[in-house]
Amino acid sequence: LAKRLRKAPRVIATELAGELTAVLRELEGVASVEVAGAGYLNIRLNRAAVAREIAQDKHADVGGPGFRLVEHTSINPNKAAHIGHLRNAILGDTFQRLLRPDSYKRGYEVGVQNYIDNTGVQVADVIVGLVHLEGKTLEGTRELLAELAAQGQRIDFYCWDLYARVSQWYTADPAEAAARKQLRLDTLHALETGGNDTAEIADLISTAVLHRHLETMERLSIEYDFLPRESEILHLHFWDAARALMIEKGVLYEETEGKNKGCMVMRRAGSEVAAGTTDEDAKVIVRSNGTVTYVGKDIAYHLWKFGLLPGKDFGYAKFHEYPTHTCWISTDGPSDPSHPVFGKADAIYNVIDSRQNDPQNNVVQALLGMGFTEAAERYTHFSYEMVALTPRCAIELGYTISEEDKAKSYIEVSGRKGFGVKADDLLDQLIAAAQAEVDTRHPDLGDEARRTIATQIGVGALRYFMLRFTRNTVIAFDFNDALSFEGETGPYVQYAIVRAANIFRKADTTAEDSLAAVAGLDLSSILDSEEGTSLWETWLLASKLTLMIEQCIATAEPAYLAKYAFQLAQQFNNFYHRHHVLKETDATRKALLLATAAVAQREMVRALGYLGIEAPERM
RNA sequence: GGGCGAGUAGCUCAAUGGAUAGAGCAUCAGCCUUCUAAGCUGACGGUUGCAGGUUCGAGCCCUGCCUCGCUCACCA
Repeated sequence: LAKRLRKAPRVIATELAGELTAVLRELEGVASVEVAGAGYLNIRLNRAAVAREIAQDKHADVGGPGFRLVEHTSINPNKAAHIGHLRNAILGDTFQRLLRPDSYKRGYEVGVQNYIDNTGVQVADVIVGLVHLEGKTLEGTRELLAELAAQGQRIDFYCWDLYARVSQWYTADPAEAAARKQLRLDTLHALETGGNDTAEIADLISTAVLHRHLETMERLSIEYDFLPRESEILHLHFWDAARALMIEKGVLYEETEGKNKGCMVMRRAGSEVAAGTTDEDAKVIVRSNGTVTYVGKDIAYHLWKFGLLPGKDFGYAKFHEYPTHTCWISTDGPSDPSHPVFGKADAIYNVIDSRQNDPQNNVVQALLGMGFTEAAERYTHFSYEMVALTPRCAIELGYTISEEDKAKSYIEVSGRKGFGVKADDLLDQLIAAAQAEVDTRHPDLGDEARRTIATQIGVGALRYFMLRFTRNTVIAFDFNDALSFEGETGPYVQYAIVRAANIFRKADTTAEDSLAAVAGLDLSSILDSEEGTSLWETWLLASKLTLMIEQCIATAEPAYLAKYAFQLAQQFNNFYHRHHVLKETDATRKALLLATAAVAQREMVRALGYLGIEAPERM
């Protein structure tokens, strides 16, 4: 009705406003409704009545049935995770927290997967470096891994450097370039075929690096349910089933003429081909040498995700234990019969950066072409822009950059040049900065307690930083911004929560008791007054968390929740400054102030929980 | 050249077609004997890239133009 009111011509709008006013007046908690102009109604609520409901936590249900699947993009298990991976993992993890039924009665069943691209060129490059630059055999690789572990060195950091080194090595000597590129192709081929020393070395390395990735992400409270590997998609012949299905449905056909002669191709969306000519614009799915492209593998994988790939499933093995659940990995060996069901999703969110918009569209196109329109509709590319470095940040890190790059607002990171910021290094810096602050503020606390707080603050700063930007904003990374604990940051919200906790401790009460006390009080005289309006605004804002979550899910945009958490903290700090709770002498007034702090704190803690950020005991 | 995205305060970013375009940072001026200042208050800062159009109303929608980024392989 409100929408119609806005769109309607004036004469009708007046009638609609009357209609809407009548409806609103019937609602519980609505004190008065007045027409305030075209498209506006002034609604006054019965503040005391609504506040009681909020205190009793009668928030709306969100969500519904269904199995959602959030997939994080492939992190190639060939080197350390960097800030780009952090944005991906934090966005995906936060979104799946919103979908899960943890705090709300009706949530979604969610499975979080992380695709492991363990047969691609990136892994191949590291293996080339290991074998041809470092002279490692299979046995030598085992020794290397043992040696690094004994010295407390990290394999993913080792590979970070090696990968940059081998990338330069390919082209360093023009006379050798062709031979070295061939070496790379041979290695890639050996990985795809499997059953040889090269593939075994790659498996050792990528498994070791994968364990490190899970550890890095676990530092940020990010967990996975299943790790499907590309090697299994190949070895279990997912593609054969997909290929048969695509041919049957008529989306895949053999090209007999033109530049794609001898390939199996798929028509692109919107391309029109005149009769009797070849589709030069078609997407190649199977190369003329018979091997399948990435897009083909991706289509097969997504058919499996939706449970549309007949007769094919992964083998499953336990890979990593979290405190509350197991992370499984795919295997082409014997499958552990105790594995949960993965795939068969009703809806999919693919958390992949915006550079993959085109490839993602190919998958949707294939689904549509095969008549799986419902699957195509419930396939969401949760797209986000990359994390780049500011030129100043690049210089700080010791990289030499061109004059042209210096003029830009940001520079894309490059693993091939070893140009970027490692996730663990950044987190270490954040925690160290927080630790220094906590040490000076709380010398009385024990080492363990201070370390815990510093970690919570560091993680809070990092997760909030990655979430405060909307998805289609390129993050120009800068240490000054990321290391800040003031202003619009995670620690700002954490600090507001700690302040509230301090009130309850000093007042010798709890937030729960403060909220329960509201039931027996007459709050209307204070809340309805001019003076009570600022208090009321805190209550109103605090009651909007579920609305925010619904909006975040509908738009697939976690940034709104981050913004909300900050605004609520701002509102609370305002309240904190304006009303000195402990000095209040009037009993009713003090009870209301305590309850206001309690309701704000409750919702701030919840909001941060959804953002994957903990509230420290002290700060 | 095609596709996608962006252009808003000195900087980094917000803003369902709706009321006076908001935050943070930076700068300047204040506030710690207080529920710890990781905080609060105030000031400064805007022709929302340009030009038209639609609308009662446009940062947002439409058309054209300018600038920047990403992308467009039988790579992955």
